[in-house]
Amino acid sequence: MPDATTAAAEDPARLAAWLARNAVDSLPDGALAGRLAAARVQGRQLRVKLGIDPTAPDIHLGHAVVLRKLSEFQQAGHKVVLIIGDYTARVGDPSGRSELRPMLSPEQIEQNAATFQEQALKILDADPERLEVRRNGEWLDMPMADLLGLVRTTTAAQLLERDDFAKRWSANEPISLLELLYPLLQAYDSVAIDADVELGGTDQKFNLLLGRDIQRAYGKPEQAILTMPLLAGIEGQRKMSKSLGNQIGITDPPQEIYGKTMSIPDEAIVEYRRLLLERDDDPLAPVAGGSTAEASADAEACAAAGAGAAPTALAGSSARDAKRALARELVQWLYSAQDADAAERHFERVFVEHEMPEEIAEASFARDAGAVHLPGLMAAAFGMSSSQARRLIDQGGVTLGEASLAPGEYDVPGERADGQVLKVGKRRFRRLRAA
RNA sequence: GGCGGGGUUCCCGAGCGGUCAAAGGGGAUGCGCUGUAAACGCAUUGGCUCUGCCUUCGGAGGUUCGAAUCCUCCCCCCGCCA
Repeated sequence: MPDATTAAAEDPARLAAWLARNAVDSLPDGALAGRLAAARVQGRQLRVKLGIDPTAPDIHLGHAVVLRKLSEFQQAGHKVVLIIGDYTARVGDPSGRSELRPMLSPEQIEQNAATFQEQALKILDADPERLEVRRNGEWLDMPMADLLGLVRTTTAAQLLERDDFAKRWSANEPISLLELLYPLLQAYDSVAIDADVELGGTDQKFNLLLGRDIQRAYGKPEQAILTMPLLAGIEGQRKMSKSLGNQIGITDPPQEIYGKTMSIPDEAIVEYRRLLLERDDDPLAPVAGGSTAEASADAEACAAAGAGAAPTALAGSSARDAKRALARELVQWLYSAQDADAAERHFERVFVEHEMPEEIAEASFARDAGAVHLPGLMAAAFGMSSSQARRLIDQGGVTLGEASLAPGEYDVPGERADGQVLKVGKRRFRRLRAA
């Protein structure tokens, strides 16, 4: 991969093609190559912009897709300008959603901004030559006169063209002025930092393009834009997002990353590999020759059924392996090979062999109380309500030691509980200790 | 400003004086199956000191033995008119 960069760097058109290889849009046609060529002639770096609003405290793999792309620009010698949208976070971008975001407190935003920046450095090169981090509060906290100047560049009709606005408009759903303002503010960021290129997810296409219009209105060169596919969340349906609760955080513990990856639908494997690991091949596609040896019992059954059925069965057995390899590589990428090994061992042990994990957190109970009241303990240990805990027990989802608890078995004698492992559902464990 | 339609449990959405913690669907969770996949089946899905009690149906009052359901005022959303 690094070779591709160096080789392509000689030729702006090739470099542009390489940078855009897994993007959805590179607009306008030839703009990226043009910018790369100009930068080369002028002997300067391109300023490549990404704005992230710190509305949630953590960066997940969905962000990582775009961050990886940014780092490619860094590798090619250009400068990434990461904009922490501390000010736009107060507005809330409605992109792709149909309702207003809740307003965040300045303190919350500040805190999120700090962790965002820190986590982004897990993927980006922190070298000041290659990275500039800015807060858009620096320039968006502008006088009314300036805001009016910005607002006059654009008409309501232009803004209402944006897909999600258009939908809501025709469905008679409310659109806040604040939301309409958002694209303008984001666009102004491009003016403020003199962006040559701006990246974003496909849901950002409108905003990115508007950046060009606003730059033009301010007499600045227009940025090229690059949109990246949206990574699906772990349920494989909707885009990965913290508010949908379907995310894999880049600072999730290795076991979590491994486990969550194993729960994605098979269909998502290819996309995850492509966007996160730079693998363009499809591990599930039937390969000419070679892989037949791996197919064991299943393949025999299918051989009888005819050639047409074979790929399905092959996929059945190899999908699991492909997913394991993916999970492994993700952990290795974000942590280390050792952590990947450990995560895999843990997964093997807990979910395949149904053994206890090697390390289990403890939960203590009062020795002198006589009996342990499990609902209360579970509520404290796992952040659930004691009613939920009771339901889980009633449904046979809770195991103490070897035996699963019977419905209504909420209180257990201290001596039976002490030292035993309480297993709640498939993956929550606590070793009970009298104290 | 006027007229009309709305605000229900995580989401959508029924309910329109008691049998309502509130149909149905989605999502989520647990169990079975299994590859922590998909599909499928069953169950659960406000809280608690849990055979009962408490709190919920935009907010505050009121009528009633009894209200998500009726009345009054207020807040918010949508449409039409201005």
